[in-house]
Amino acid sequence: MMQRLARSFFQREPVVLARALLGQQLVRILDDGTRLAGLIVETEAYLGVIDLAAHTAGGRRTLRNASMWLDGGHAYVYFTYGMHHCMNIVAQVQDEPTAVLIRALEPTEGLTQMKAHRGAPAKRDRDLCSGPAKVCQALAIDRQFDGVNICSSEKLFVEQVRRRSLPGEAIGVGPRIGVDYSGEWASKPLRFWIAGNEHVSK
DNA sequence: ATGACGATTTACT
DNA sequence: GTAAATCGTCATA
Repeated sequence: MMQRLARSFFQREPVVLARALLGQQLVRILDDGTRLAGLIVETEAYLGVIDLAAHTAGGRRTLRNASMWLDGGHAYVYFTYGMHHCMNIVAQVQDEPTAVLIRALEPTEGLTQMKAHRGAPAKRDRDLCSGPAKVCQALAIDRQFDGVNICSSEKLFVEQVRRRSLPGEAIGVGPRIGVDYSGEWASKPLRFWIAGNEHVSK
């Protein structure tokens, strides 16, 4: 039986957490008991009040981003572009609003159900979870999960696949996607992926 | 009360 | 490569 990651795993600096999450398994249990899971293969770190690309830039604290201010190990799920959800895992501690965006998974369990959730555009397995909104659609994650404690939730959590973070040479690093509005923060190397993995977003 | 804008995806030229 | 889809949220007034 695979072990769930505990609070202390998440209470680290966002860059460290973004790297440590690579290769671990995100699990979603549907109400009918169906188990959906995938290995985390791509992440982005958001550094909090100083990070102009983060929703908490400048200390912004609103109804929408409130859960980013929770303790490490909570989910921050937001709705954007009028149609998409994206999921983050909060890092560090309460009132330190940093987080890691889950950008892509390599599906491992429940692929049939994921395909049903994703619909016609998901022609191949690599179309299922190769982008932050695709992950949420495939795993049926919406604002209902915003603020959920993933250290105790029965429906959404992370399982430990490996005890140590991947070695640096196995991790690709580059600028974050879709944050061109954030000036110099747009080019900082805060996106991480498993080098060579086919399920990373394009 | 109003308007501008997305931590995206998809389809189309 | 470009553009449409689509609406909750927040800043401004």
